[in-house]
Amino acid sequence: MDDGVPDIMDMGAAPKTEPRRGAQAIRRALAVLRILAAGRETGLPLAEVVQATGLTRPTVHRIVHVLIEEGIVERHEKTGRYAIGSQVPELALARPSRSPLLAAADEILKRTSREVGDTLFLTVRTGNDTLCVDRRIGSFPIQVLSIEIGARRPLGVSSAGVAILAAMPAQEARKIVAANEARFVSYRTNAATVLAQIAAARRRGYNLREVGLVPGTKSISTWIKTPDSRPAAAITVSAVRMRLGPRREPELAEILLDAARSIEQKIRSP
Amino acid sequence: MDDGVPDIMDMGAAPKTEPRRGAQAIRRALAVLRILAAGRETGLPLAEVVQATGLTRPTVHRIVHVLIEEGIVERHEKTGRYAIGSQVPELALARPSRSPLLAAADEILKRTSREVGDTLFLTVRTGNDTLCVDRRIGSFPIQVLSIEIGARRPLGVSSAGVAILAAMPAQEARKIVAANEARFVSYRTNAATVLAQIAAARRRGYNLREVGLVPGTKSISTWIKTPDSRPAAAITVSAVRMRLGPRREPELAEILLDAARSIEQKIRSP
DNA sequence: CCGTTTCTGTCCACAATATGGACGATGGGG
DNA sequence: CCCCATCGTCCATATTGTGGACAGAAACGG
Repeated sequence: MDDGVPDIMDMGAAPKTEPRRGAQAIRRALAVLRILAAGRETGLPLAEVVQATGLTRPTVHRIVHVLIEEGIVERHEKTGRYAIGSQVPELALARPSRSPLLAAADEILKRTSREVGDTLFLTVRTGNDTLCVDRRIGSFPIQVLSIEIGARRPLGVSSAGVAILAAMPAQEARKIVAANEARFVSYRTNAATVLAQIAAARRRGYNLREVGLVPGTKSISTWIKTPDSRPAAAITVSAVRMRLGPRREPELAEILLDAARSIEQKIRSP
Repeated sequence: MDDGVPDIMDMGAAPKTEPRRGAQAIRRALAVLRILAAGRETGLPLAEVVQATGLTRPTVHRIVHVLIEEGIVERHEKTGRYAIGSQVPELALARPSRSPLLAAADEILKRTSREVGDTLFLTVRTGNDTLCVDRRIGSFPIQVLSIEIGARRPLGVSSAGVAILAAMPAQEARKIVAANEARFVSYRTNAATVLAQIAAARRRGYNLREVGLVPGTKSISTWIKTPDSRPAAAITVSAVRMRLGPRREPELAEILLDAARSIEQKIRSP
């Protein structure tokens, strides 16, 4: 009845069986929560949630305030911004601490980090978002620390997001990009640009971003697939431009591709 | 407009302003989630969720399956039990890692643990539940490890839960006990018993449990209050019966009371 | 100081949505 | 094979959520 995905690694809502309908209110509440999660500790103003979810303001308002009463969302006294509440980590305690992916990646990331000397990021897909779940700082004295663990952005915005999209069937990727279109505006990009980047990454075998969030930086991302060959994560290296010249770029890409393959391996045989 | 609680420490839904109504579906979904959280990794069968929430089976079924589609709940392939899904910890990453309470308690727990030699638990209140958030193993060779971090039970069931209830206004405690009544049956207790224990703890100044979850063990719990003097947590020591004889019991209680006071202090002045 | 803009919060008539009683399916045990 | 326990589904009903329109509050700026 249900889909029978092996599901060794976890990922967002399985996009296989979607047809069940109803429960609109609950779905909307979750959509709001996921948007709020992108706001981290500082949170987001109501209007931004409205814009990102595409819901009407009264609806978002009602949802957010119910969630506050339930302790799932908090409102910052001063700023009036809404953010994920303290009860969410409490619910999360019900699960074992480290996911299989994180466990598998730990050793390999450490090794790779020593090898490259620049900052590495491990980013997973969760629903239509990317989520940074691990970061390793390298030995080179200039490090790009733009992203923190927990950072959450729409798939397609970050280098890792493009890589993950490039690794999935074109049609599925297009669907996700379309779904995220409303949220792209806050990140000063749009669907067409993202689709072009995806195509380029697919051709190249990895994603190369010439201009990172911080000007003067570049990054490379490779994707990691689950045993059923669905992309679930990406490894990214970020460095100042001078560290990613035409000679070093393909070298680094090769190292990241190796690391990705090793992690894929390790997930198959625990 | 909103309640103006200082809220240095976090706790469950603030029981001050409850009147807002509506959003039944969302509230019910959250109730289901909280029950599922008590099931930890192994999860719970549907029937148990029905029993604990007091909702009808079709309703719980629908809610649970929507949450599965959304990745918030998982269903274990073999057992068919429902459990908190992988997306919950992902949402939790949006928050800073350690709560003020945990930070304040860390040092003091370490010291106290060395002093007593038996297992210590730090348990918070979250809504109508208790949640074990820290555990320190002592040096004595026999340790009671009945409870793990993340364990979640209705307020009133555990020693810590009784302590927390004893520290709040009698009327509020009664209300919570009543709300949890349906869930007590699974833990082989009932409202009358719990209320008696609360009264005894209130008289004594701390809670003493003669028979713990594991036969042959005893435990003592003291409560921790927030600056606005609402109970938010409890410290518990659990030990085999011989370690908690009539001489040592009051000594230990005094040590725990000290520790609780120290933590309260530290929260006030960070 | 007082328009003006941009937020957030509230109301309420309407209908889409969630609800739960009843029935059906599944599967393990005796 | 039948029984009992558990899970899943249907569908008529009215309860619940919805969003357009309005109102208040705070930031802006001339």
